[in-house]
Amino acid sequence: MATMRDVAADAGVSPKTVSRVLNDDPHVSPATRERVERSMRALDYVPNAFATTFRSGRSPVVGVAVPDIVDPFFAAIVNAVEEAALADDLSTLVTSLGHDPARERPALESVVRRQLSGLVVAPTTNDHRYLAAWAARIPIAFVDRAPGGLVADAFLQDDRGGAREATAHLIGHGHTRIGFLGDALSAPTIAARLEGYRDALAEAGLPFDPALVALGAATRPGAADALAQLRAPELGVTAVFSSDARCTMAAVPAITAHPIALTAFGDFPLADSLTPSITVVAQDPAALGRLAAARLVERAAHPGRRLRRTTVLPVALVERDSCRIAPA
Amino acid sequence: MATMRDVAADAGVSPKTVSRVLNDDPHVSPATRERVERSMRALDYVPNAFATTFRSGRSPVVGVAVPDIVDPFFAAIVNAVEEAALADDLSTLVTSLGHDPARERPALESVVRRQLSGLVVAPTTNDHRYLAAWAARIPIAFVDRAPGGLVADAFLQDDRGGAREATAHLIGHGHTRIGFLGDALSAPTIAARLEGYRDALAEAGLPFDPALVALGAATRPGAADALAQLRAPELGVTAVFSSDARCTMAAVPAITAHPIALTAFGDFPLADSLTPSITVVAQDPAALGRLAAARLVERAAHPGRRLRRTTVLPVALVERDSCRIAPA
DNA sequence: TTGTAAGCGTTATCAT
DNA sequence: ATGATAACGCTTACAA
Repeated sequence: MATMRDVAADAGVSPKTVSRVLNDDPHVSPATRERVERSMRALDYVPNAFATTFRSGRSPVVGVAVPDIVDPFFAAIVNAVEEAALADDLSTLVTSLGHDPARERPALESVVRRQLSGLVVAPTTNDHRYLAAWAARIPIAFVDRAPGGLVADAFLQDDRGGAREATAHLIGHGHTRIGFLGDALSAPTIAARLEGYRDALAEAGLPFDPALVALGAATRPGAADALAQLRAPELGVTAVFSSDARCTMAAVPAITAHPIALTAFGDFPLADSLTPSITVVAQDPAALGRLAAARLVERAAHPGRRLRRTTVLPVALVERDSCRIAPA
Repeated sequence: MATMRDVAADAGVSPKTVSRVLNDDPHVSPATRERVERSMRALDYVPNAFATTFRSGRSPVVGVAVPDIVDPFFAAIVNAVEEAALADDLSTLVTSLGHDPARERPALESVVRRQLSGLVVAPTTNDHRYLAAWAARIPIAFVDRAPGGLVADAFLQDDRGGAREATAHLIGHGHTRIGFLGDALSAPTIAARLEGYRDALAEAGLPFDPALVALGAATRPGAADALAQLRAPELGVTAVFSSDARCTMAAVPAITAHPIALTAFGDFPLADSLTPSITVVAQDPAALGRLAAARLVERAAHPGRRLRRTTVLPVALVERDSCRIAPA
């Protein structure tokens, strides 16, 4: 592998001149430039990205960490980040955090150790103080969930408002006993959506009944159990608000087998083609990723600039059939 | 940011000793080790990954390039590669190639330039001679599709056999006029599946009718058009074999609206919950990714070793409802 | 067991 | 316009 020295020797110039040619420094005579370029071609010279990176102390790579890349919501975020990064000649280092909060810290620390140009993270924990030291050195943008104990850019969706709207929509269809389906309230997004659900009930003058909150629905068996629990006749539940696309997808077999009025937070592929098709509050994961990546680039370019740290994207109710199932 | 020198100074030893402690070199007295470790902690020392990487000339990163990370099939591959890489302390650099073959070469070259430890690629083109120079330096493993014009490890599925089986299954249900739904035959996987489809017809003594091959079905409108074309009464088509999960998903609205007997290559989320549920030939993308990543590691460890270059994984027919729709 | 010196390939600084 | 030199942080070879 030819190095800059080899090229310099071949062209009869100093390495620095080769470097200048490489970096389009105007202070090179056309003749010299020509000669150097010829040597580069002759020797099949490719600059060693490591050396450059090493010298500059930062690699042209943005990290993106999400709980689960197979989840279409997070895949869309990753995809958007990658596309945006590409436009700035940055590669994308992807890390799956898994759904176990304990894995987040080691995973992120090992990523951030690579001194990348920035990091987009959809976190699984609520405490990010351990990132403070890193956040001082590289831009970190949170998506989907806000950082905990750390001031950083965050791009979120209107969890509470969306949940309120989805729940109110069911109330508008005449339901008064509405179940809440979710995974775990430890996730701030889910907690916020529970608040929105309660908001809608309160606005309609309906009582909040903790017995109607069914959790652990992130897997098919879990969702089936949770739904079965909500269907207990003595609860009188006639409709369900699913707080999370992962839970909704897990609940699909149970829903299609025994339909019940449903609205759900988060759209997902084929939600419109199920029987019944699922009414959802649609988020925009691509926008989340795009904005976060753009912010990293902006922070890198203008370190001092003051920018609104938190951006909340609106969500949109997409009305399909599942909300129209009449109270039994 | 503290460097090795700082730690050395603080501990009153030479940088080399710090290096030894870091690398678990046994030739360090416990007392010295102890002192160095204390200094490392005190100074919050984190080794500079660049310097290490630079010195060793290879970064602990595997690249993985797929057409589209939002496609659950490729997401599963990426996920499997990442998991396998993690086990070997490797990070994962993800690149989406897009479905435009022209983008493959520049995208892969820019990835491979980063001198990573290996590359897993699900290619979009059929000619990979441009990778020959790189393949000589780092292990490259192809998944889903074989390399063209290049000898490299490949992990594939039984496209032809799977398509044969899916088509034969429809024939077994009494269909004799079976449409072939696909995107483009330029993809070797799809071409192989067309062969399998023809194999099944031939085995059953049925003629192959090119009019029953409907392409361009990778998008919803495209799939709807292709299906409409196949439904033309004069063709007498009573069943369809969809050659690709992306096309099948795109065709879902048209299928659920007007059911027709169907088997499809490639499982996808919720295929079992649609009405009708879709009978598929299931691939194992996670196995593809896992095997490919393992192969990279193995190649790195044993450069000379002779290994079977091509591995073809079996596929499995998952019988659901869509194949049972009777000929009209 | 520990240290010294040199160098990985590039670029910044300061000369010329 | 071009070059000499040093430096980035670490590791390898060789000493001590």
